[in-house]
Amino acid sequence: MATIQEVAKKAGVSAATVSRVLNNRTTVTEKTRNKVDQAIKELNYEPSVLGRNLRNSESRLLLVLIPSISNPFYTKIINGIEDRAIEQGYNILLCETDSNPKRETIYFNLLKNRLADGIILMDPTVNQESLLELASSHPIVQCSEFDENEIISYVSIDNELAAYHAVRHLIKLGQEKIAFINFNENFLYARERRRGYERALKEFGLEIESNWIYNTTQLGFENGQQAMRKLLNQNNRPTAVFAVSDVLAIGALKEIQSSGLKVPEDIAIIGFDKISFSNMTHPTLTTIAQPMYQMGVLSANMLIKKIKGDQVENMILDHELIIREST
Amino acid sequence: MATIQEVAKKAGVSAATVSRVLNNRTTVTEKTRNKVDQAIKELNYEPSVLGRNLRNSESRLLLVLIPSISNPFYTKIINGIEDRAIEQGYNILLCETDSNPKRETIYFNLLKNRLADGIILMDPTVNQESLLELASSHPIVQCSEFDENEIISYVSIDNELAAYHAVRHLIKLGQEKIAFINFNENFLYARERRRGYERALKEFGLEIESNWIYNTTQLGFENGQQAMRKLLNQNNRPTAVFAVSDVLAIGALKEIQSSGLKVPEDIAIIGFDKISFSNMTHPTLTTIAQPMYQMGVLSANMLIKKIKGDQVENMILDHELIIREST
DNA sequence: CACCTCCATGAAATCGATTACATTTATGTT
DNA sequence: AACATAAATGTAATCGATTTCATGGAGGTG
Repeated sequence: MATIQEVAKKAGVSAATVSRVLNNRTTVTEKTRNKVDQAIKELNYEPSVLGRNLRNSESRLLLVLIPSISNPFYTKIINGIEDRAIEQGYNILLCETDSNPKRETIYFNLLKNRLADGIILMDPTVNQESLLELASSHPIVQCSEFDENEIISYVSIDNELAAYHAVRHLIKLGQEKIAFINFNENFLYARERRRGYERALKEFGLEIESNWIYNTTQLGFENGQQAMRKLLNQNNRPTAVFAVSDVLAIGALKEIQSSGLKVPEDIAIIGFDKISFSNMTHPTLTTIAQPMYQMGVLSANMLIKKIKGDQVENMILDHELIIREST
Repeated sequence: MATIQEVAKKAGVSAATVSRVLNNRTTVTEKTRNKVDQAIKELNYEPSVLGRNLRNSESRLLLVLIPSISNPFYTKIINGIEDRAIEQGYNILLCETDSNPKRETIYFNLLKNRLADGIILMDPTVNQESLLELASSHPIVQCSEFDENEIISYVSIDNELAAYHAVRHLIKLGQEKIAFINFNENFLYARERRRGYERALKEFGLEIESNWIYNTTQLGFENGQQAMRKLLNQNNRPTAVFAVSDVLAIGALKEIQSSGLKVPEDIAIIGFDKISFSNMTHPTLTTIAQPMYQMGVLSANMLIKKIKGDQVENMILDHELIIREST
């Protein structure tokens, strides 16, 4: 890798002039500019982000923290973030945290160290304290998950209302025995959706049956299968299931079919997220759609604004009930 | 963010001594070390990766370049890479290239600029020339995809043989009209698997029917559906399908069922990759399993060795035929 | 032609850390 | 006590780029 010094030497100018050419400063003669451009080409020179940042503290890199890349829910959000970021001259780096505080800290430090200009966080933070400290001095935006005391800017949906709509849909179809497959309640969305589930039941005068609520520890298909197996083994079986994620819903669907029951005739299912696979199952899955791509775009927008020092406002986007064959 | 100078001042020592404490040099008194540690804690100091790298050219960061995060094939590989990298004190950053040369260049430059110590590449490189140049001076390992003239180290499987096994499996079940849904042949694996498909047909005396070979432009479920629709609309319909990816196979499966046909009775299907979804379909999907996690682990191993200057050898891993309900 | 202004360019400081080398301090030996 | 030696610490150069300030030269004006 050539350095700015070598380019300067080759072009017969000083490093300062090369830097001016690189940054399109106006005060460079056409002639000098050409000499420098020539030298840059010949040496195949690329400026070092390291040297540049050290001086300027700007890297034009954004970090996107997600708990797990295997969850298809995040892919569209990330597409939205990427499209917008690239449009604005930023690049993104994906960081999988596995919801592990140590990994999270490492990525937080990359921001502190100015290796990145900002973070979009989709993890329910494990270390609340260090997050708040970081957010007080660095640009951070939360997407989907957020801090309930609203210190950090966020883009999300109304999870409680969305869950309420999902369950109301089942109730209006005549369902009265509705189970709920939820995920780890460390996630804000899990807590909120549970509230929505309970609110709908109460509002329509249905009992909340704790045996019908099952929290999985992970978000794999197998976890949905396991949950459903537990529900099917009960004496008083539910006749409908609301799963907090399509992945869990699809696992549940598979389990129901394996046990010889029919969906939606014997048991109706509704999922959440509208992942692309939810349209490939047989029957296709009724679900709640989040505007994932848009959430990504808006998060990126918000973060870039913050980096530039502008004020931003939190956003709650609309969801949509997608009725398909499973209910 | 505190700097090393401020810590030094607070502790009443020089920056050099602080640096020695940070890097566990032996030549520091217990007493001084304590003073420094104390100062570090009080100021909440974290060393800047920027300053450090500029001097040392070491960041302990690895870049992983993938074409698209939405392809579940990559998730397990990435898990393998991550586990091994973390074990060795490295962190990884995921870069989605979208197979876009510009994006690729940006990430290549991060390596040139020493923001990262090495790259694991899973994209069929768009800009061959710049890749080879980069590889001549920086640690790069290719995983799954690789350069056929073997200049760059790689970890992969024998795609031709795997495809041959898949098709042979169908033939042995009595199938004679076998279609092939392939992906963009920019990908080496697509070219190799096609060769395997053709070799199997020839070997068992079956004609290669060009109407039965369909190349998709993307790797979504919809693309599998489209391809299958085309195949079903022909006068001389195939009775079996080999899809180069489970995602395409699942799309094809859905399309067959929508048209009222039965799998495997009317049309048998075999996929490739053994993604977790492939066990959730009805019927479950016969497929070829790649040792994805292990590929990740070995790639990470190989890259770290390269970074340390060790010699490495290319690796071809074994695949496995997973027979399930769809054949 | 003398003087002033303005523009292009260079010299040197700077960012935050590491490290070779120099210097000081402590320890041991006779 | 005097000296040799080893250990601890400080000084200053360094990495690669940017930027402030200084400088030299071109061009304009009276």
